[in-house]
Amino acid sequence: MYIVKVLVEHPVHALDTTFDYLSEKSLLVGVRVWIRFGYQKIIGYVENVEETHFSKSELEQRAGFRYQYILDVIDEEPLLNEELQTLANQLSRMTLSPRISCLQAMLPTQLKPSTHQTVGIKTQQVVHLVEGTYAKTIKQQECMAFLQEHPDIPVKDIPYSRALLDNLKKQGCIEIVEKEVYRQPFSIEHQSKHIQLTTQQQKVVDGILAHQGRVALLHGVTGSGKTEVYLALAAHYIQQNKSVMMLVPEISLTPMMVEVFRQRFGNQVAILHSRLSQGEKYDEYRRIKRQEVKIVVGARSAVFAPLENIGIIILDEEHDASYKQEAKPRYLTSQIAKMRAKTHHASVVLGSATPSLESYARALKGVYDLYELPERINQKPLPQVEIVDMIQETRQRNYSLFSRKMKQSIQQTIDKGEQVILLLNKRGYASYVQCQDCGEVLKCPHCDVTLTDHRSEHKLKCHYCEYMIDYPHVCPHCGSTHLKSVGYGTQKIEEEIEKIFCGAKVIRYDVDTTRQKNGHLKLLERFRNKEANILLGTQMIAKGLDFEDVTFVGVLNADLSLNIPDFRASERTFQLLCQVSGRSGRGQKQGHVIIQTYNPEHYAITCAAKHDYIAFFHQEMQYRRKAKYPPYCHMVSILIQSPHEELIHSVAIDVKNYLLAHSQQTVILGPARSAIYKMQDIYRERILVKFLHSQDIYEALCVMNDYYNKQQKGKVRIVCDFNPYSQI
DNA sequence: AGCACGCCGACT
DNA sequence: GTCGGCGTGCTC
Repeated sequence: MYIVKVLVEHPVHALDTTFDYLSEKSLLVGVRVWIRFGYQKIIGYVENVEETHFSKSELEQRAGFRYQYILDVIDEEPLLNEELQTLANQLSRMTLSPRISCLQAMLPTQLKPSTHQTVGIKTQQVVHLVEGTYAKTIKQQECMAFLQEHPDIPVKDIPYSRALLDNLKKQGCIEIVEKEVYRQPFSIEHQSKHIQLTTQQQKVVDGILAHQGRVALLHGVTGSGKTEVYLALAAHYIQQNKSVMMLVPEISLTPMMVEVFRQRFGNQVAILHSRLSQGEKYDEYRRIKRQEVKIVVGARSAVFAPLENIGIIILDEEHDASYKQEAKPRYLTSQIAKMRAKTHHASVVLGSATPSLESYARALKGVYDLYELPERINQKPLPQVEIVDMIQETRQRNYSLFSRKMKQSIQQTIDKGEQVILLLNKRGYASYVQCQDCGEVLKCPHCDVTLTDHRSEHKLKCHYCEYMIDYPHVCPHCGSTHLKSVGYGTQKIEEEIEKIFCGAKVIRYDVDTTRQKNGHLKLLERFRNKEANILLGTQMIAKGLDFEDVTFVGVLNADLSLNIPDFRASERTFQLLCQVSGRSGRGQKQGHVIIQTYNPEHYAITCAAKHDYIAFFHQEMQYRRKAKYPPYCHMVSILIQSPHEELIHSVAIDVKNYLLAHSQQTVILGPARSAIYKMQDIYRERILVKFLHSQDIYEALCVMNDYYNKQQKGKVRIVCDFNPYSQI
């Protein structure tokens, strides 16, 4: 008899303990099992197995509760190897998340310890030849010869009749077997052409290879050929029979990297990202697990890929916010990458044109090795950037969204037959509905946000919960019929642009138009085919797009991201502007950029216009030092949530007082109402803690987390977020 | 989480 | 009388 300690599938803090079950036979740690849990039949994850010589009733007497037996074992093999099991536990501790939620985050949907499974292994019939047998007829011999030349061909693809095959099978010449197939998410055209590196690139590669086990920060301007460096590094480790992890942000928006690695390394590459179907993800995961691939290219969660013998982990665009997971467990991918690299004695490469302040500061301090690629690979100059002061425009009575310069440049570009990319920062484009008589703005009854006008569906929607209503005919407050949509929607601008500019054809690229599967790729393809000459979009267009004929990029409002109350606002703005500028002039022709702003003197904008990362870095570091923000300290955000408004503030103060009394050398800000105070009928306040050493605050946070999330369940809950990236 | 139990007000 | 709202407690 064995006592099996099991984690249940519900990722809540209250259930973050193991439950004991009995099993007649021994089990491996890390397999999934079916169990009875109260009144439900659910999946559990085995965390420990211990043999016992006591009987069930003896055990029950000692324990004081009734045991249940394991109902069924799901996996033959543990899902995670020892390294990843240990990592799951560390992850749980460092993010204060339930262990099961860590396991779920690390595994593809199909293998998660959770009851909803849909896709499984896909098989197809293939023919195997039997040795030492002879075909009777000419037709049969022909067929056998064909099969010999095409081993493992699926039955349905054989150009001979079913009857012929049946006869061959009866004679024992062939046998038909079920073979697992992998869904092939991309077509492979393997071409392993040798890449010629520039001297500078070669220097970087040599340097990184010479310092195995270190973290390298690769700072290279857009177009400096970081990708070639990654490929060369990958090729080196593959040759050494080690595996390679290539991480990219939001892979679906940057299909380029996938393509490049596929082309270079063929089916040695597995792709993991959110836009794959569940079945495809599952297949790719199994290929990695069985060590059929040497390289994994993927987004954030791919950092948990079950690769063995890792030689190098590369994070491209390391500053990108999508490397931070904003759900439990709230981890930062680079941190996990460094942990895995340590166990594998692997190197880490962080690459970016605009490194995060934290990383660059660490590089200057010598914690990371710094490599620079300051020049574009073909010596092409960076695009020319102009700043337009919108205050001046308003003074001269131009109230349009477009400055005169912007209008002129767009028109000129169109006239030359070239293409334009226009960036409209996200927050500006949501439009809300207001009553023209009483001023009432329609809001979500469950969240502190205005409802957004989705004109095409004649609905108003809340972006934070499921709430949706038909477009109202009358104002719910005064009954007036004068309701009006306010704010610039991308749709509205789209219409306006086609009116203002002659010959303008716009493709709108935002969450609404790219929602369907491969919607974004279709739109980009249309743009590439010149079906439109203006691509209008939100920040999504800033990343990785490469269109030869785009010679002009316009930023309609650079300030929106600057005015967000977040200490990273300047950094984000700078990164966004640099990125979007880089979309201009990628082909032969010189690129041109105009940035419209109400803060033309702001260093985030002036430095971006000059493509001067170093100047921006030093200015921003001064601000961070004065205001004591990372990298001069670490931060943790504590969100206090409760459906009871009367409770929340006093509890938040209690939390703060406890932290004040039980931590050293910390600065505690708040509690303050969160940017969206009520969300889905839950009130939210936030405390920010700045600290230097995590041991000064960690214990106290554990206590608070346990108390509110386990003991005091229901009334008030808290969420701790180390390295917070969003303040919503 | 998901379910039962138990305690209160409303209503055929 | 009893139907059903939700607050509380438990699951090996």
